[in-house]
Amino acid sequence: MGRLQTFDHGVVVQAARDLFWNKGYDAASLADLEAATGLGRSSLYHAFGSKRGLFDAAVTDYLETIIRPRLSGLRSGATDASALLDYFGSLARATAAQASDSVQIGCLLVNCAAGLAAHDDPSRAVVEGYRIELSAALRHALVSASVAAPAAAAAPIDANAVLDERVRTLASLSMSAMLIARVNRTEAIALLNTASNQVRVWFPGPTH
Amino acid sequence: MGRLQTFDHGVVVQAARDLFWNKGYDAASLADLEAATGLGRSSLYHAFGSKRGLFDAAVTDYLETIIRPRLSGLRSGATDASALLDYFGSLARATAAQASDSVQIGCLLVNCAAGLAAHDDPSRAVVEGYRIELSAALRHALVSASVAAPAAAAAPIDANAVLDERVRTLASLSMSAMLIARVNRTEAIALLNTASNQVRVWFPGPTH
DNA sequence: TATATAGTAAAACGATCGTTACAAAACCAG
DNA sequence: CTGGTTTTGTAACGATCGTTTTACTATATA
Repeated sequence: MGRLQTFDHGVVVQAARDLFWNKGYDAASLADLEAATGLGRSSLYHAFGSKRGLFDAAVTDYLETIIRPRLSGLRSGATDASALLDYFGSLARATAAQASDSVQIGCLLVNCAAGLAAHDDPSRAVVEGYRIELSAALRHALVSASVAAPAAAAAPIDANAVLDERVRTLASLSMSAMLIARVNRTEAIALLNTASNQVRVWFPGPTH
Repeated sequence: MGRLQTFDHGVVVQAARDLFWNKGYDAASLADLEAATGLGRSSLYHAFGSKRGLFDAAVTDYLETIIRPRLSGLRSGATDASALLDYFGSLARATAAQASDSVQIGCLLVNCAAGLAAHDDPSRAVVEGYRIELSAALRHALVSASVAAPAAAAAPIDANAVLDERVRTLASLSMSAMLIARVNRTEAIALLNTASNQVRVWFPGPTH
């Protein structure tokens, strides 16, 4: 054995994550990463191998720290529509609470992936994986809500097709809200509120 | 007077536009632009001043050549829901027709702006202007369709709020389809078809 | 304490970036 | 044909990029 690490691996990754989140992959230079993490190039390269390696660690941390906690409520939350309302409500509140100079605006994947996923297959796979995970979580919450409040009127002709449409609509509102969060924050919040309203239309009841 | 330009200004701008569309702003180097346009640095800088000047010209051309023609059908099209169905249908068909190696995948603004709009106010203004224009066009088409097919059942409690929600839903589906077009093209098409289906639900009738 | 191992610091690397300078070539007006 | 203006070709510029190298320091183990 030799000398021990003097820095906290997780803290460094999160500092880098916020920088990528804020500036994007290309615009975040190694000098910026040194300043943000407090580490020198040597330590960064020794610990992560490359700028891309650090970015990958940042993305992994983002998924585990930011995304999955948000989605967990959809998977294991209440069995009525409140899980969906909580999801969009907390997302809207988080977007509203961010200062305009916050480093965490929008979605790290949306901000960076649009640039990287164009010609980088690994990045594309990460973004697609996120989309699938989001859609699956929304779908789960939607079926839970449907079980709690069975079809309002006539039996749906093709319940599965309706479900697909609803999943896409909600996923679309989530993604586009993240996309324009850095351009027009109030509109991003309005999009998330639109999602909540749509849920209330689908599942009227005493929940709200 | 002196020597005349030997190249077609519009052709050069469109070649640059396709390159930016495909690779993004940062990743499109001047060497790439030389190759794509067939011009040397001298000519490019003489005609456009800088890389950014060429990009701005490309964005302007994109709005006038690609975006506005698409939106014009929403503003001056049929007075029923078919204008909306045409819009999403042609967008879906265009997305489906693109080869996976096409240089025109997704939306130039979505692909580039996510990177630039973060810390560049002019870019942010362009993106926000596009969003406003898209929303206005969708709103116009929605009110036209509503006039043609007056409220199906009971009078809407707040017709304006309903309209806002519908505009946001359709704009969201358009934008998110462009966002993930380079990640999963079939899902992008599915999002656009979801928009069409939603329109059909709102405006049932003999149009379809 | 000796030694091997691992973290840190500093500097320089080669490559690429957007931009500019300079001069030759091409053309219109007189 | 000539003067003046504009376009184009070539080359170099300075800056910045991510990466690598080299040397040095610190610490756990034996």
